[in-house]
Amino acid sequence: MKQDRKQEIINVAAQLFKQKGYSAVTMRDIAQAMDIKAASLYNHIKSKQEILVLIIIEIAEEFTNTMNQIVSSDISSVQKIENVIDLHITITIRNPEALACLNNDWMHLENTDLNYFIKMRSDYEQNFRNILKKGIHDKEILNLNIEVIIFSTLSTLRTLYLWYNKTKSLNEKTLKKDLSAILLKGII
Amino acid sequence: MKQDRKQEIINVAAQLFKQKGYSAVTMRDIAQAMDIKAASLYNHIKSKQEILVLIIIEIAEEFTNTMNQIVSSDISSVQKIENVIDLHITITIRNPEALACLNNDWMHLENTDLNYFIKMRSDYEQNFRNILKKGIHDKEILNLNIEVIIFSTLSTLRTLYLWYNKTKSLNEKTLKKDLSAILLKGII
DNA sequence: ATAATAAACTAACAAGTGTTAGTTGAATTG
DNA sequence: CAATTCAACTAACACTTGTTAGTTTATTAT
Repeated sequence: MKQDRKQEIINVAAQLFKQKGYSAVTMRDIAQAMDIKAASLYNHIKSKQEILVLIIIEIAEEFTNTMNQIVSSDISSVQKIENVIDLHITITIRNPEALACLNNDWMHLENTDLNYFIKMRSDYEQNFRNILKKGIHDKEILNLNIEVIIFSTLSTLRTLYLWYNKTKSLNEKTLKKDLSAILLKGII
Repeated sequence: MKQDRKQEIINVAAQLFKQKGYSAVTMRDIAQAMDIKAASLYNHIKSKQEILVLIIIEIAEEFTNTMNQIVSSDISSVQKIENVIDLHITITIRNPEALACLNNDWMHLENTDLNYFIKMRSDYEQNFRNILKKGIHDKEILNLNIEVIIFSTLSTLRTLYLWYNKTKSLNEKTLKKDLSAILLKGII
């Protein structure tokens, strides 16, 4: 099936992009990893750029959609934050390569794809900010500088792909519990 | 002075590397940003690779040296962690471009430089791990999964360069206080 | 069996890459 | 003033880049 081969290209590319970054990976690198010639890739994909778009945008939309569900759900602010933590862990474990790519190579998207991504990312952060604001207002969350909270929490969640292999001894459920505990209640 | 011009190249390059990554920045890009031709850069530097080495290794050594001082100082484990947080914030504020480069482009170092960097990084993490171990043993720190603590704390500190501009309203002292509080005591 | 399609191939392209050689004018030093 | 050094330049190199064109081979559908 044509679609299978295309997905295979995307998976191989994502793995290479994770290792060296989009710009340092050549079409010949991707081809070699699949034991074919670079030109053959073009039977399945339109361009190198298309590979990047397919890796990043799908994941970004999944974050966006799930965040929208969380925001509009009828639960406490702390529970919403726990759901956001869940979301990052789940997606990262399922596809760490795509996460690496999204984090490191989004700036190599072009034109409308780049704008679309940036819009999704800033909306995502705004939604998280609003959750925290309500949580602080309702005294569920400590009244600390809100940007520092967003920054410290999201950087941990966004770079989980770097660490997931090292903490693999933990299963997904334990990681969610322990990471939630640390992010919410600290370490002392 | 020759050294000034060399440093200027390094600074301009670091800024471009931060934006697009080492591989996506060409010698012509760097030259253009300085209003000279690419060939002229070679009056001052040996190669593109040398620029990368100079940006990364100096900062890495500063982290290594200061961490060694912290480890061997006669203070509590929590105070040591606070000093590590201080270290990251201080260096990031002084040179966010180099920090971005160190975080994103270290894998493009070559041969002995790459090995040297990897060694310093793993020693650094081991030192941090040992601080936490003693802290847990002395009941200063909660007995949580140690790898998750290392991961969540270091990812926040290492990606501070991404956020520093947005939290610029905060001065350095306040950032240190608030970030320490969040990392140590959580947000609820 | 024949025709059509899928997916690989070879060969080549135009543009861009890091880098070197040799040159030139300005600034500095004796 | 003469000699030297500095730091820019032009021109070019060998190689790599993403991509296209045209072809071949194996599989699938009629």
